Amino acid sequence: MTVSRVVNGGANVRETTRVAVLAAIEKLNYSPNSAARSLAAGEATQIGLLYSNPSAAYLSQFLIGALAAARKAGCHLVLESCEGERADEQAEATRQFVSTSVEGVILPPPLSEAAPVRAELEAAGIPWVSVAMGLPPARSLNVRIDDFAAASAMTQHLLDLGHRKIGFIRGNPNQTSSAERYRGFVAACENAGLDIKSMAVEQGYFTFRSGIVATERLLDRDDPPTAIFASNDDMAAAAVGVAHRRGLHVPQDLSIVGFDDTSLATTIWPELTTVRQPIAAMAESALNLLLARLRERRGAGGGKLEEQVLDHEMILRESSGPPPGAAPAPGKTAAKAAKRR
Amino acid sequence: MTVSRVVNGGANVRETTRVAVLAAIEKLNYSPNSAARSLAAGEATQIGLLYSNPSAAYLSQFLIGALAAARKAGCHLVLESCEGERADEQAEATRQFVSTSVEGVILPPPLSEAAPVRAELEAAGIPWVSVAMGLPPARSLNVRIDDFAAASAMTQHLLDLGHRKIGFIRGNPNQTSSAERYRGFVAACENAGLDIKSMAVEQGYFTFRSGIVATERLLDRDDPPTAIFASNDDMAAAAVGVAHRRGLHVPQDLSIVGFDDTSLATTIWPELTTVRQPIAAMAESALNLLLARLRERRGAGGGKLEEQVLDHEMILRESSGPPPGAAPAPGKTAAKAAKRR
DNA sequence: CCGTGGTGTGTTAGCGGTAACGGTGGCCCG
DNA sequence: CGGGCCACCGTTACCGCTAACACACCACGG
Repeated sequence: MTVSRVVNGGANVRETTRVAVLAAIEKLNYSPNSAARSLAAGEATQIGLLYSNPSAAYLSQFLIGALAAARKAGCHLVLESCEGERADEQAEATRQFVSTSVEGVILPPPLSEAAPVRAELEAAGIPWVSVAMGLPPARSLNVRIDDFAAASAMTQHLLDLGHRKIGFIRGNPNQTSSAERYRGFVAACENAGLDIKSMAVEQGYFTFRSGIVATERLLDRDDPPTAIFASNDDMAAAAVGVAHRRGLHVPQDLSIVGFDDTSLATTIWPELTTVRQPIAAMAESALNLLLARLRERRGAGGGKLEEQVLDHEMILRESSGPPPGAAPAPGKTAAKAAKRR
Repeated sequence: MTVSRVVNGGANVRETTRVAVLAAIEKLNYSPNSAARSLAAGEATQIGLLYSNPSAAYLSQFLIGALAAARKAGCHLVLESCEGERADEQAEATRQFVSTSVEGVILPPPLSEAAPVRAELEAAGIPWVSVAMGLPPARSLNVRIDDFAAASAMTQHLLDLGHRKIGFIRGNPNQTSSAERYRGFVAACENAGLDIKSMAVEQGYFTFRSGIVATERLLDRDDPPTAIFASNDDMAAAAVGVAHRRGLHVPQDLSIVGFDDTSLATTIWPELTTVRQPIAAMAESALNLLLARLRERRGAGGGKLEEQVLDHEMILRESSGPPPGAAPAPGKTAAKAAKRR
């Protein structure tokens, strides 16, 4: 029992015994049996994770983070895919969870905003945590980054390089993060005294395909932009492809930046300047938030942490540079500041 | 107890009681508590999964499969990444597992062939299962597809389309699957009465970058190939990129096919004709094989299944077509047979 | 008629932890 | 100086399941 108290950081253990126990643990190479623990404690053992077809890179990072947290907590992750866009498909996939008695559900994007899913969970009384929503509703469990600030910083980066005409490719309109990123872009432009009307904005849907179409439109304009800021890496990669097909060099003729820092960003050439989301950490946070809520529900009370905003990071790589005909050597020299990877 | 027997398919239960129990289970919406189960059965609870930087798409699929199997078996997956190529880094990462007392380890490629890892596990007496080796050593636990047959079939597809000069980009030479795929390519060519010397072969390393270099070399030849068979999708995607930069249309001017069917294959444009590996199923098989081995070790005896070869599948998409100047309408018409996705 | 050997089912004793409660001492207070 | 309170640690009784065994029952052969 005392060992249990030490391991779980329980109160009322003398310092001397505590170190003695820890020493013994070390010597015996003891590690607690998670099965026994969760059996005895009657804790949540099944946590659902409903995923839709996000980028594979996103999903793998997310799973890594969620798995690490799940193992620490001794609970199992139950995966369920929900590829469908239709409300009934989403509801059906969610019901799957309800029937297999998962005790809480994690919703990575884009499902974090899927109304049918949330309605179904609400009805079943199963708590959930949304991940990476741009603008989560109040009093909901959620983990995210500051999309507004991130998009704003990225725009500032392009402005600092000397770009004045920037093309922006928006994300899927039914995800609030799209709107937040756009808001960040607009704010940075206006902050620099530029009229948003002088910028080129096209609608995209976070897919590679939509990125192709949007980029074609941007480059077909009479006064094409010297830089393109796509709302995610897939669309940025598409933009690079289109640029190449048109014989434009990136970044000499056209700068292209993305968002998310998925593996696609470093797979293509040139590697993308982008914003990194700490995906694995977000997944861990999400699971912990959910477990805390479940504990609280079970009567333990405890802190009422509901929202967690993690830090993003600007990742400067080779796809962004000064606009053509800019001051110094027109090419690879400038803006090699910050973190290059 | 009788319930336990029914649930676990135990022997010596009368048929009438069996259905009665099942009915009760259904009515009560009962589901066994996996924590209690693994506690009582004293089964393996921690299975390691040592991954290196495979394509993110591969990893996510793999994790999905492994997780599903792990949950069914009631065991936890312990992830550990091992990005390093150096022997000591790999040994170190492996020792991490030994110290945290995982009971078995799953090795997806390319770590399935990493000698330091295997040596370390051997020394610690921890069983492991290799996934997707091309030519696994005898008496080792492994799950794979028939790389030889798959590569051979893909080559045949190109030959059937009319290609006579095919460029082949080999995979990383320290993975046996590279050699097997190459062997399959050679066999199909020779089988068609073509001299392998008339084909163009370049060395690649399964990376996008290496694919660019290899493709440049192939296309710089005096007599460039009309089709390129890359040993994985990343290199095929690179080939598509190079082709586009050179103003070549895929597949009208150049057919390009890959291997693996990772998400990259459908992300880029045109979508890649490739060979699908049932990644999730392979992960499931791997875990089950490992658990069977552990049970057997624990004295239960049982079947001695050691190797499992799963089916691959040819996926025909838009990146392959007849060579330029071929018989019918030079382009999209031919070879729309088989499964198009 | 009684062993003997199945076949089906119930009993017992854990698996390795933790909640809840029961003891100890020591300290302070009345 | 006795009682109350607290800090500290040990006991007990489970958590939900399964291995191992005990038991009833039947068929069969000698």
